Amino acid sequence: MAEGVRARRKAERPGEILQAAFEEFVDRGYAATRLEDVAARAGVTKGTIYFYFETKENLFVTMVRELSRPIHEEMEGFLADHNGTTREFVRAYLGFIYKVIAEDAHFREILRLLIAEAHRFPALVDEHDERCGTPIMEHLRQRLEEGANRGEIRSAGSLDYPQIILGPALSLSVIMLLFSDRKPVDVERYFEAHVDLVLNGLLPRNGEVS
Amino acid sequence: MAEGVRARRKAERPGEILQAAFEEFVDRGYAATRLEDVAARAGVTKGTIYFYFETKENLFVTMVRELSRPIHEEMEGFLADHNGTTREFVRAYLGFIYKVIAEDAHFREILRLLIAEAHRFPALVDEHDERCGTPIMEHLRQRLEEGANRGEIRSAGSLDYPQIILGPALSLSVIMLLFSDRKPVDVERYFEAHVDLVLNGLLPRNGEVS
DNA sequence: ATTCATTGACTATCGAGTTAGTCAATTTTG
DNA sequence: CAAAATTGACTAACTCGATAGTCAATGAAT
Repeated sequence: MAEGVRARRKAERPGEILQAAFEEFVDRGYAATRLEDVAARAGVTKGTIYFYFETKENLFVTMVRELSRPIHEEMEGFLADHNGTTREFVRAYLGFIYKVIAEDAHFREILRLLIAEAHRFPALVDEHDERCGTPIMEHLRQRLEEGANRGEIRSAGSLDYPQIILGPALSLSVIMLLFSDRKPVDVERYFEAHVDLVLNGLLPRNGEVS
Repeated sequence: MAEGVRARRKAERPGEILQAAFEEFVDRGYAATRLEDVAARAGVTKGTIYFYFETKENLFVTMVRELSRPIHEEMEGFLADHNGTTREFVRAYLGFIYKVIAEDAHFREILRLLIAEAHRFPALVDEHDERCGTPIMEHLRQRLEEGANRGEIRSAGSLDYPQIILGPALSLSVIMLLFSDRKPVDVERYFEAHVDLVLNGLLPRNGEVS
């Protein structure tokens, strides 16, 4: 029977260890993290980690993969759902992104780890990009292209680089990573300012009174 | 006499060690960097490092401080020099930023180290911000405010958050940090698309033919 | 002769990975 | 059903290579 105490423990342990590993890796970085501390945080001993994971590298890679999965799924879900004018779409999309950035420390911290360890784990960066980055960018690009074809937005050069449109949101992530809570940002205002810039630009619109 | 071989060596050693430290820290991150390797790269032995620097932490902090100084000075110099309409200023300023990002690996790699080690060295992040980040942002903000007062640009919310305007450039830095040369970007086109977005936005301009 | 930048051998510690052993949960047997 | 046998998640104590930091000795420059 798979209903025993053993089966349940075996099913839950890896996740518990992964969560503990996430917290330690985020605090200390890959190299400075001690597997003993991960074990202590998960309420086991170091040997148990090696029962479930081959090596420290393997633990790290698996952790990034598993903990970024829900974020990835949430994003794809949003893109699949949303309709409306391009203008509405851009606003809703950025709003969604800001919700993730501001509320989900996982997203930010995974980003930190990928940036910090990009040299040591290039394959992990690429894998993450192929699974999350590229498809989402491509999806956004397509939506914008359609909007341009319908004449709802200009066919600007930034349509080829969705990163440009999302850039200010990434900026906020980096600020939050650098300063934690030492430099609080009014995310709501920042978000509105971002949407306004992306839609209207800095130059005065015709007939607009500044 | 200050013209002896000793004096020259003593004057140059710290810089040589700092440069070697930069390269090793960038490749391996703070914790994984071995002082023996730094020494070897600088052409000395480990003891010599301890003759000039108290500890590994001290070496790291000094390195970030010293190697970010020229970037900082270059930026301040640019801001002090430049005049012209706000529109021209924005273009020139972004152009300058992109030159730094694209050509100066120091800038990007310092950013990587600050993000990676923000938890371990919060004071270093704050110091760096006070010396480089805040003044430059404030300077940019003022220029834009003046432009808005003169009616050259809209008084948009993003004027209060210059990070929003620079965000896409930071985006490019992060992309370059993550992918090194595995995902080359056409910086010239990216730059033009960025300037266009910031000035014109996505929505069609009155009387414009898409 | 003296100074002092530099060396390199040293210590002390740390931490990844290993392994023999434990004991509760399960399965088998009488 | 109860006792015995087996399993397997988990532990504790280990190895061993590595590395931050120290310091007495060196030898070139003055």
